[in-house]
Amino acid sequence: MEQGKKIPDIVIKRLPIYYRFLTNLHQMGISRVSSTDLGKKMGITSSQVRQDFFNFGSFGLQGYGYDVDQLRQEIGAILGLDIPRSMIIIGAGHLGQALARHSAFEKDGYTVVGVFDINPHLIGENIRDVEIMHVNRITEFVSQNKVDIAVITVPRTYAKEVADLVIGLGIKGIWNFTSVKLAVPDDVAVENIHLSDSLMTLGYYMKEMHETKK
Amino acid sequence: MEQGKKIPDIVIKRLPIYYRFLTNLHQMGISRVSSTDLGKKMGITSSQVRQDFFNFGSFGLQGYGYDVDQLRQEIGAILGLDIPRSMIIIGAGHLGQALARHSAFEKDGYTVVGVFDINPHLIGENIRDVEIMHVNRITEFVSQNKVDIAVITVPRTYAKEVADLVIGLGIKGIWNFTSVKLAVPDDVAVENIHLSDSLMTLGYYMKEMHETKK
DNA sequence: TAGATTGTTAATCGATTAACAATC
DNA sequence: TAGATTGTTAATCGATTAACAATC
Repeated sequence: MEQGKKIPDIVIKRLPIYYRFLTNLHQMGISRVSSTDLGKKMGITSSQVRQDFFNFGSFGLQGYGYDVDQLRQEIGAILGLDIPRSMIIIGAGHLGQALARHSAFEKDGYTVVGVFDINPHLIGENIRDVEIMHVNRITEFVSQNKVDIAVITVPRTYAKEVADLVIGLGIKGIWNFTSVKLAVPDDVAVENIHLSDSLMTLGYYMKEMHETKK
Repeated sequence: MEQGKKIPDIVIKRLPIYYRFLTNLHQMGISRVSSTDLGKKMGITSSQVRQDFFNFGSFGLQGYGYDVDQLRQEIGAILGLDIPRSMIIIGAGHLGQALARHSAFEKDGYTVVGVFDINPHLIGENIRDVEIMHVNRITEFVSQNKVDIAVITVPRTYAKEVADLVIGLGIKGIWNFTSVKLAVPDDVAVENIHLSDSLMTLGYYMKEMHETKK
């Protein structure tokens, strides 16, 4: 165990992947796995698997490997999946609505508790149990409800404004779907989903493959 | 210029970010930028900016910096944005529909030309100009239309099946929104959007900040 | 010309891989 | 016990940063 040292971002990014593969194994009824097997499934070396876990402690048994369910729970705990998180979605456009309807996040402890927009046609509509409210009610809502995460799915021109608003209300987590780089204080975490970036990367590799092909 | 050498994935991932920031500068009417300024905006060092570009050639002018518009176009060309790409979306659930309606991809040259599902309630409906068709018409559609990219937004249980289908039809690019790791031949490019992974990462950093705070 | 900033090589830093003693 | 596989240190590899000559 190496406590105190800052764990590299790249290791953190792999934790959900481990969690995902362990969940699969668990669902397949497999109860035991070695770093070699897990690495093979994930396309990384067994060394990397063990080195990654080593950052957090020791979860295995020499000569045996890892108990799938136990390891899964350990990683879940590191990720904080045991802490329930409530989210508000700001921007009830197509993407915002799709996320609000995407029930899969709930099994990891993330629940949508509010959806906000400025479009009068949308306000009052319901998405699953949640009513779409006007953005000018966010302050009131956050003061009356526990809100951990703000999901920002507004057009890019409003992104900064919305981020500043929710930061001002004390929200410490932002899931940013706009292409804007948000400047946030040290105690606010931001995760970005840059759809266009991902698509452009795909385009690059397609072009590359085509050119490499003789 | 370093031709022949394989350019690191991490550099490729930064190209769309450069492109995005250069587009911003361009829209703000700024015509010239130095590696220092661009790096500061993006939160990286000027060395990294120059080193990244060095992989592809030389786009600047000593003592001056870079012409924003020219550099933007160069990077766009490296990314292949000048090549129009057509996409089909498989899985017209909330996420699939949201992506089909997300017109922003078009300005980068990516157009949705077909949407497929198996739900009879959806088939025949229109999303922008595109009709939702039954999945069993994909083969026919792909034989009659140029399709570059398959966007997979089906439930995870169908992911492999759909991927194999489109690969069999000769599609060389997959934009995968399922949490399944797809096994594809060498000449097929895959880009993943793992929403849950991103959310879990956010959760980790929120927890981390909370604990670090004294 | 003098000042600025690139392109490019070299140095440093950090992440991945290898190796192996510990031990189940 | 013998075999397997971890935890952990050391070696290697690759990416980032620093430095500076070239040159606009």
